[in-house]
Amino acid sequence: MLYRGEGLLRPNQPRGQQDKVTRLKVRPIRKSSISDDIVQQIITLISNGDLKAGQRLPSERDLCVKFAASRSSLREALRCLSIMGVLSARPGEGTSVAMDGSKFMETVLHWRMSTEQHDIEDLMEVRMALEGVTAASAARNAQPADLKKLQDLVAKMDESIDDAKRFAALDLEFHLGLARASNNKLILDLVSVIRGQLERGVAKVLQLPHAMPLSVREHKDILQAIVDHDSEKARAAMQTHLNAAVLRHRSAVEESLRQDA
Amino acid sequence: MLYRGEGLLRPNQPRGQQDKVTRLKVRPIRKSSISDDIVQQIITLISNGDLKAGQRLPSERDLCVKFAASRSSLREALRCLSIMGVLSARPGEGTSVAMDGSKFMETVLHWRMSTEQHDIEDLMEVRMALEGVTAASAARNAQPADLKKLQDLVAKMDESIDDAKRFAALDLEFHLGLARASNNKLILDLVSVIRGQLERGVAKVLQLPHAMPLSVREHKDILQAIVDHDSEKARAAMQTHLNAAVLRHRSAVEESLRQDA
DNA sequence: GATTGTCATATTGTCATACCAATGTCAAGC
DNA sequence: GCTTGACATTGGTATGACAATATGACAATC
Repeated sequence: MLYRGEGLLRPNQPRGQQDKVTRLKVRPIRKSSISDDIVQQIITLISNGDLKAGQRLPSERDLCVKFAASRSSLREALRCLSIMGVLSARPGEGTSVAMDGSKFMETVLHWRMSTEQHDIEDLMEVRMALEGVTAASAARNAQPADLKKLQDLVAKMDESIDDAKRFAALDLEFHLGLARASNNKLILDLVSVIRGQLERGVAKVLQLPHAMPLSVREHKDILQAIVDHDSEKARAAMQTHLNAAVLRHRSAVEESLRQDA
Repeated sequence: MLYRGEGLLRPNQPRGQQDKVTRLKVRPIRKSSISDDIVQQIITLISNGDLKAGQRLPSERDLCVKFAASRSSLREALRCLSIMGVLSARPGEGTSVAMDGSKFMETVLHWRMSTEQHDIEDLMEVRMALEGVTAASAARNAQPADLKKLQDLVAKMDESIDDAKRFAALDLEFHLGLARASNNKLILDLVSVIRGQLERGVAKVLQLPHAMPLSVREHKDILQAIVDHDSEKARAAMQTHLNAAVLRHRSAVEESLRQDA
């Protein structure tokens, strides 16, 4: 990637020559860096099963020899994989393939949402789509033990309408519980990360009068639909709940704007 | 991350001492690595808007001074961000914030799929949820120009039922077009990335007899609902389409199993 | 006058080396 | 037996050097 495609075509060149060059259809030179290459190789090894979760890699000094690269370049690759949560490294202990791949997705979505400004309403829209699925799925598959746990959570929420922090924690547990029950790890990843991004807003919304009692009511509706094994009703109840949450969020924003003015 | 919390409590220590230590309530030392820290800082800078897309960063030597870190540590951070596609670095030119954030999600999901086996059906479930939203949204908001484009695409698909590769490209454009029209960047990200992961499978499925004609039929149904501005029907048609695609995929898998046997 | 070659300079990419810090091992000592 | 401490191994950090690449200025060439 040392030359850019655009480099061949200067915008101020006369039209005729530009077309000539365009017709040549040369492909830009791309030279991947060593660390890039090492990263790809390691990913491939994991993908092939040559490296399994928890397995230890050779020491950095040994890997230098195997890859025929300097320790700097090798480390840039390993550090990248460590930071992203694919590998896990400790002094004295060595480097190994991370056991929990979800940390990776977490990091990634966190970055993505940080570097790209995603609207809160965008996030909520995705939540509505995904959690509609989790609620419906729970209504179809929930076992008595699952139902008991959800009922406990809602009961505790009912007791916590004077403790916003505790309420938020219970609310989170409720939604993640449903996502977990969906048996779809990608959904669980996405829901938990999006929820993490919304965390600050949640606390603010709960400050609104009646927010928590209303929220309890909505959660009870979702739960009832799940108990009744009515998946369509569960989906609808979840979407009603999240929709109401969006509206509450708007009110909270307006409220804080009024206070600023 | 040089100390682990567990390090204070050895599992083979006698019970009494364990309790003593537990009562001490010391907080575990957490020392994040320098490169980790730098990465976080840069992400935050981008998040805050202090660093905008395309903007150049100071040179590595300058950054060393600002961060008060060695070039090794700094480079490990920059390299990580480069490999992930957040930054873009060239010798002689410098390092800048990447213009195209989508490369990032691409890399990431590629890794994720490589290191963790995600069920194709999990991906399709998420697609159904998200693309249900995009179809409904398109039915509500599509302008005449958008409709024309979608109609063109479906028409071309109809002409390409003997060219699986072209067909797949048109199909992709159709779905991404809807996602783009949803005006929800997160949905666009997720849909395009998931679709990218499914790409191989798509080609295989289209080899099945009648797969492409059926697919055209389903796309026409979606399009018709959008033209009619019937969002519920559009959502249903999209889900029917993706559901059918899942079933076709299963057939394709069974087919290839039969051939192996 | 336009193209081409050359050089100085700034920058990232790579390498080698040294030292620090955390951990595991194991023998010595109580 | 348990602790203690020396030692080796390993990842983490720092530094200096050189190579490879991009850019602009300027001379050389046609």
